[in-house]
Amino acid sequence: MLEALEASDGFLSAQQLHATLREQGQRVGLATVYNRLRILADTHQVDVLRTESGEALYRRCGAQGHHHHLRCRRCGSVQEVESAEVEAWAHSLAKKAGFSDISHTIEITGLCEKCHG
Amino acid sequence: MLEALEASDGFLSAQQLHATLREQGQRVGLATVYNRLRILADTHQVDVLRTESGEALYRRCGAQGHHHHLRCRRCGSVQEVESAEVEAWAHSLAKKAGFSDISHTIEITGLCEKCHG
DNA sequence: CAGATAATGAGAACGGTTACAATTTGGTAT
DNA sequence: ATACCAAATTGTAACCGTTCTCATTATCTG
Repeated sequence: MLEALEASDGFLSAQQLHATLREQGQRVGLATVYNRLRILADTHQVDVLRTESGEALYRRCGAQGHHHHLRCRRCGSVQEVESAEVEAWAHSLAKKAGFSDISHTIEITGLCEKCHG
Repeated sequence: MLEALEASDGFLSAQQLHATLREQGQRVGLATVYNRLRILADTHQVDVLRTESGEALYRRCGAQGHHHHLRCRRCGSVQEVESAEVEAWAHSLAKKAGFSDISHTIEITGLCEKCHG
């Protein structure tokens, strides 16, 4: 299952992943896909993000640590993104406001070169 | 309805808002709340974000332009946040990657001073 | 091989959201 | 006032992604 996620260059929904596995001939139930994805997400082996419509998308990321994504709204292709400055900014800002247990998410979206037009 | 949203200092779900309006004695249908919220969101009169569980939360923001939020995971209280540097970073990064029609979201979450402990 | 344990998966249930059709509301012309 | 029309509103049913249930199947262990 992780292989199928890695094979895809973008984020997949649980149902897309299920369909993909089925097409490959694997007899796997949708419930199992959801269960395993949840475990993988809980253990930070895959990244999760939410579509505008509320759907959950999953991806096996190359980068191990904390990072963010630049994603094409049309084709779904994804690049990983990092910036120590921005990390520091987010953290110090929250700290100044008295927050603890700080985390953050950053999503940059747009139309990639291929999809533009 | 906008008043009810403004009265709340944090984000409200559509259903919470509906309940609030009902408690105030207004006879309003859930469908209407959803409809009007959608219109308000489409016209950028309210901000929308998605819970981890996929639920949509709405807020009438003080700041008019583009901005982000620092939010307490426990009590839901929200502060508005801006940073020209981060805006520029996100935009130039996407542009360098060949992206157009660029947008981004940043959410910083944690436990606020009151809720910490 | 037997028995216990965990993983699996088809289908039901669930919760937030949207679509639909009927009703109400508000305005305008008669 | 009254009749008429268009837009807004509303309860309910449908929808869709996700989670739960629990019978079945696979995997360990001795």
